[in-house]
Amino acid sequence: MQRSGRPTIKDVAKAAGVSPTTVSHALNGKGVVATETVARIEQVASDIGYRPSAIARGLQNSRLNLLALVIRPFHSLDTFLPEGVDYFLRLAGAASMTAMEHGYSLMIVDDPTRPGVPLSALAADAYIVTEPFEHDPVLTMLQQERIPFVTVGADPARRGQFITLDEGIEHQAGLMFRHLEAVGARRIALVTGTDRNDWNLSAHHLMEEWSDARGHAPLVLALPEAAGETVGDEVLDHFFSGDPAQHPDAIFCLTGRHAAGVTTAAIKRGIRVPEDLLVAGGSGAMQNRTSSPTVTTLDLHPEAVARTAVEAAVLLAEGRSVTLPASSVLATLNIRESTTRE
Amino acid sequence: MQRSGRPTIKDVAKAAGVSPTTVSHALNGKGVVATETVARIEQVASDIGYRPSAIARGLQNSRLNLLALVIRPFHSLDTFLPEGVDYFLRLAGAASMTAMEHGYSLMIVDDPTRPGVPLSALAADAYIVTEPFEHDPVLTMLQQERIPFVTVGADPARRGQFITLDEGIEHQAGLMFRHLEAVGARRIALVTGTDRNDWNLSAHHLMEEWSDARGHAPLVLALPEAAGETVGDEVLDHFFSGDPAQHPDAIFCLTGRHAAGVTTAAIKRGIRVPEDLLVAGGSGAMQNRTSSPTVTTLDLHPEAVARTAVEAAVLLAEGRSVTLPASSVLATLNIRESTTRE
DNA sequence: CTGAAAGCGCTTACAG
DNA sequence: CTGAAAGCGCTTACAG
Repeated sequence: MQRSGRPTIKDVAKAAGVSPTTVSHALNGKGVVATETVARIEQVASDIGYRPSAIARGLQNSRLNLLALVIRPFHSLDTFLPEGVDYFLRLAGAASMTAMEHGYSLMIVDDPTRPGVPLSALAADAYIVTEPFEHDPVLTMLQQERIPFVTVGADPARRGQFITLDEGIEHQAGLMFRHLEAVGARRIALVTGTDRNDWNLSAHHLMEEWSDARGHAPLVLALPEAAGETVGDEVLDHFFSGDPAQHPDAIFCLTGRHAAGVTTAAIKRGIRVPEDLLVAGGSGAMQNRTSSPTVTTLDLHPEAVARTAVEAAVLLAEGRSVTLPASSVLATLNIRESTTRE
Repeated sequence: MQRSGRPTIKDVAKAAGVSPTTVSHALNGKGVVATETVARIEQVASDIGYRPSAIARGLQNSRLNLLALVIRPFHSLDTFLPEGVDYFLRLAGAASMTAMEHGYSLMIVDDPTRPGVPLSALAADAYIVTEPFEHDPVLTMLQQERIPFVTVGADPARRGQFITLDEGIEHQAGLMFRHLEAVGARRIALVTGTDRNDWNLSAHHLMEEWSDARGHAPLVLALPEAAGETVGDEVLDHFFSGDPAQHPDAIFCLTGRHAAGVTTAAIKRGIRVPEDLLVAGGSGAMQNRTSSPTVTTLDLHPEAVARTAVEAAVLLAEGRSVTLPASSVLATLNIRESTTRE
């Protein structure tokens, strides 16, 4: 009923005095159609405002030219898009643009395994799932349904089983560890989030190796991502109680907002940053650029990640195979005041 | 070919020993089907992993349960999602969640009037267009194609012609003008963006009325949104040259990043904020919360705007009529250091 | 070079 | 209560 006024291919055929088949051929450049017939059909089509139905066309090959982006961490963040958490938003925006460039639209989909999700949420040609959890049910479902997908960050429990854009957390965190050591850190503490994703788990793992190699116990604390800046005191209480010989001289928080909170709390306690304590953040939050002192973070280049992931998803959607290089997008350091001593 | 393995309604019918019609009836609760037949069909369907095709279903009523969000200002911002510009991102995220709650997915679509856009970008059941430009071609096209849409902010040249969520810019800007006056401003200058949308144009208009009423010439400057913080010096040069009697004692920048730039530039020149000059921002950017001094901004409540807009779009998608109240979402003030004197 | 026919996976009158 | 038939708007062999 709805929009029933829209002209169909039949209307074009009638107006041009040809068959629907010929219209289809002409408009899609398939088959062989007389040049002037093509011209006439195109004229008529544009005159009556014909536009092919994406749905009808999609029914043929069950493809809609639609990609879906599933941002898993949204489920642990109390608000869908917490203020100042740039990473996922830059990712979503860039993904949407890249998709368009390739002739695809992009939907942002909440957890598609929830009962009662709209059918459309499962109608995408391919999915991009960022930071899946351990044994992520979304991946399991996608696999079962034979819907192609790319993962950004591995499912920690099923490493190597899916097509994954692995940002190389070892590289990323290692970059920061080395930087901290270079500016004088002897004992680095790590604050991760509590989501069981590759980012948190692998960084934790790397910290253990790092500490082992240096002959001391790893200093690690996991705190909810959603707590944001409020974790400052808890972090300091945790690391600065007990044996002073075990106190860290650098704290690396994977979550930018945690780093912001730690910096503020430290200063309030008279711990100078960076003189007494180095502080750094993982995925940078906006706060880290404007706080006083500004806080060193990693730049994970979400735009580049998005581009790579979307391009892989497009290939999958078109039934082609994809192999992603080990680390396609290398993180870089944004060195700021919180780790600059001189 | 693709995904050809997916079971169809025929497979269910065959396996359950009934006709496709009956399967359809049973699964959709239409018609009259024996209770036990329904049970059997449901069992079989879940056994073989049947899931109805959104596309095939969409072909019936040309509805996909898909909404599209068009964020117009993206075209004037140099990067798709400039850092710290929270407003549109919060809007997009909230819209996506609200859509899901109503059984819809949401795609983020770039300009759908560009040649060569994916067909899918035009396959949405209804559109939400935020901050349309004057004579916006997107609205013209949507109207021509008879695709239902809601506008967030009016098309300044076609006010009242479309279904619009009018946030009441008069109210919003007025709120800030009154606040500035209450804390001592005698002469308020306004910095708008250069996009010809309702937000910029109406605020300008309001400023003229406001100045008229007070018997002096309006101080207004329009600068590109995309310039961000870099506009600081230009703004100060502009307003603080010439007759000192005409210098403003408050500057209200509609764009939060402009306000951030003005604050920094003022302090660098030895103009104290807020003592000598009050500064405020329109749509708050993250920077304004963490800068020193922190900057007073409006909170436009994008989440609430998104909710209202999506709910209206859903009604339109379902062929129902909608009337939006004049101002559904009222802005509030976030008063911070830049306008706090005592 | 052009078109009749079948089919994509569903739904919806309608007949039994 | 159940199912055969037509149709949604297109595309794609295939025949002429």
